[in-house]
Amino acid sequence: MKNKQITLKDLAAELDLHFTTVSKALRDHPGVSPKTKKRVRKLAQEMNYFPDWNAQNLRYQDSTTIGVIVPKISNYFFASVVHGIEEVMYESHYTILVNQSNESWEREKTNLRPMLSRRVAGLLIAVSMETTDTHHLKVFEQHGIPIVFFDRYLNGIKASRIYSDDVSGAYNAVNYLINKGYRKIAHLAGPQTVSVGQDRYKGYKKALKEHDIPLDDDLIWFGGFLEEDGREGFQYLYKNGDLPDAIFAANDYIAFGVYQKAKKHNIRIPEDLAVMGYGNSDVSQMTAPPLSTVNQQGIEMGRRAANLLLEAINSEEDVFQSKEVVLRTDLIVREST
Amino acid sequence: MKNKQITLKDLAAELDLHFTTVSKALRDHPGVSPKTKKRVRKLAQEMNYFPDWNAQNLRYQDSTTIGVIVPKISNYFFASVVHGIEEVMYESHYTILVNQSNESWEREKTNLRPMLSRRVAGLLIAVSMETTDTHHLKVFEQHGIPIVFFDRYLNGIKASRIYSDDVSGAYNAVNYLINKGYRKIAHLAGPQTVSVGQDRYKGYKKALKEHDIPLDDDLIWFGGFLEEDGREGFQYLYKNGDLPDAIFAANDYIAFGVYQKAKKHNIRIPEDLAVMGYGNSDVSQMTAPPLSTVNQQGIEMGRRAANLLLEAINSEEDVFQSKEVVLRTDLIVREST
DNA sequence: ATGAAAGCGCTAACAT
DNA sequence: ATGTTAGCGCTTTCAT
Repeated sequence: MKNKQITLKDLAAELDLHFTTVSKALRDHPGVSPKTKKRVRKLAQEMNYFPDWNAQNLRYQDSTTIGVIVPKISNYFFASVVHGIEEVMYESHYTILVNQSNESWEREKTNLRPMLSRRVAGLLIAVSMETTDTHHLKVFEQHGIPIVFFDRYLNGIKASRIYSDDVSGAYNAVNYLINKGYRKIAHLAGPQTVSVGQDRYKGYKKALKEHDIPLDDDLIWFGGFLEEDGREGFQYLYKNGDLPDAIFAANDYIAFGVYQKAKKHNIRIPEDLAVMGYGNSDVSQMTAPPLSTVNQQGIEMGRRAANLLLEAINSEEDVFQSKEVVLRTDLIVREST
Repeated sequence: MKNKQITLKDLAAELDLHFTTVSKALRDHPGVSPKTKKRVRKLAQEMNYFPDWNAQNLRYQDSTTIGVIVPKISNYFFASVVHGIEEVMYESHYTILVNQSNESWEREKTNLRPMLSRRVAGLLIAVSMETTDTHHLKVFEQHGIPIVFFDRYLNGIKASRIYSDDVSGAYNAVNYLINKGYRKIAHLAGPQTVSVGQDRYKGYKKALKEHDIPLDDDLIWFGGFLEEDGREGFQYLYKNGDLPDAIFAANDYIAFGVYQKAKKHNIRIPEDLAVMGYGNSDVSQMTAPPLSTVNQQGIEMGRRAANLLLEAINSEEDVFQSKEVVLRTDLIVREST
């Protein structure tokens, strides 16, 4: 399909003016007569003229585009974060490029290319599960393009980061279980390659330790963040002989997988088995029984991540002062525990 | 923060070459010696050179950016569609700009501006609830930029569209209820300004009519698409005196609102009240009881919408042949009916 | 008040 | 094999 764009010259030809005069008129330059300005603006409106941002950017050398990379946009939490990001960036007249890494390092890396080429002013990224180092992100540092990590972060690069206090979130969750009388508490842990996986595991261990409950490796299962991981994890614990009193799942999806299997095996929640999730996905209050979980503020995280990035972009300093924001989590007790 | 970009000239200076030679070397032009090519590529790698896409685009006059507008990205269905879009566009080396309209016409309109300025090659849009005409979209037609409507569509503009067959989806759902013996079936309808709201209402009416069940206006409530609409709708029916046998909600979120209220009033689902949702959100299988609903293929819709757009973009025709794709829906019977 | 010229980074046609 | 020139659309500085 042919794409015919309207340029300053088109307007100028129509009005018998030089195109630079048209440019000035449109940007309300002093040295243009009010009458001309009016004529120009009228025609621009009529012909639906929009300045070519590519050309403008080429001139100005300043970008109003920012890149966003999430593992998976259809994940409720990440969708919420993007929601928050979009909101703030919209207000600030930035446009966002969105890509998914699909939890693949390869793809994450590939996604950076068009962003770099488009000269994004900054990058907001929740790294993939496979990403363990910051090698591919060094380019940004080198080119002076600020990065903000959200949810999951990496060390080894100067970048702001925002994440939930998952250690204490997990700690509170497990602590609650212990205080409720559960003793044999299993953990279906997320991947230990990402900070959130590690931190939730840490919180779990911390709570047990504080109550002098010995760590039992048989009660810990490492997997991914999906429902099927929950099903597998359950299966692992189930085959192990006797089920635990309670399961602390590294996220809600895992917990839902446990729900499915429990139902199949006629195990009642919470009577036979308590289940604690993590994330407070919009689903969690609707489940049978409603899932106890830890609330993470997705939209809020997005908003604040966006603001962190804007701060960095607008910073006058040559060496960017990276910040760290830790969001509080809230334990949400429902009927599964 | 200062953003220092590396250009062809930087490379050229370093190598004592003319910058055009560097350009040729990088794009593997025949008339450059292999040795030079090697030197150039090596340095480009080292200095992390990325061609400025703004400049390239200015030259080529062809864009590889497409715009996507959804009402709300944190809505599961729309997030899924975006997921599908991103997948296809990634394969085709397109980059996507994502914006939310927040169901506001004003904001939808405002979002178009940067997209137009960035010379997007096409637009994928699910219009806001407030959007009733295509006035603001005419610019695209005028500039030869193809549009594809997904989920919700508008008439009055030449554009491809893809949506679920909601009339028959709703029809099947209500038909099922009737065959199950329910007779007093209420409908918590979505906004009648959007096609999906209309079509689901149509399907409802059609099913009743076919079974000679008279339409009872007291059983129909018009609201939005949110949980709170479900709560309000329930309240309306509840106050109306006697509850219906069944409720057909225009989407799952509305159904969840009904769940909440029903629980509060100790009304059992489905014994006292059957509930049918729409959308098969990831939540719906987890609820208590699992929600009967109509499956819409979000990711698939995104994929196909993206392909429709690519087709239009790559079409040789001057006048674009718009297409219409209707996606089949599937009734998913769970335990709420 | 308006126009001309230069230049942003890049590519392609045309010299050398 | 390498360099020169022009031009994509735009803005800004400097003439007229």
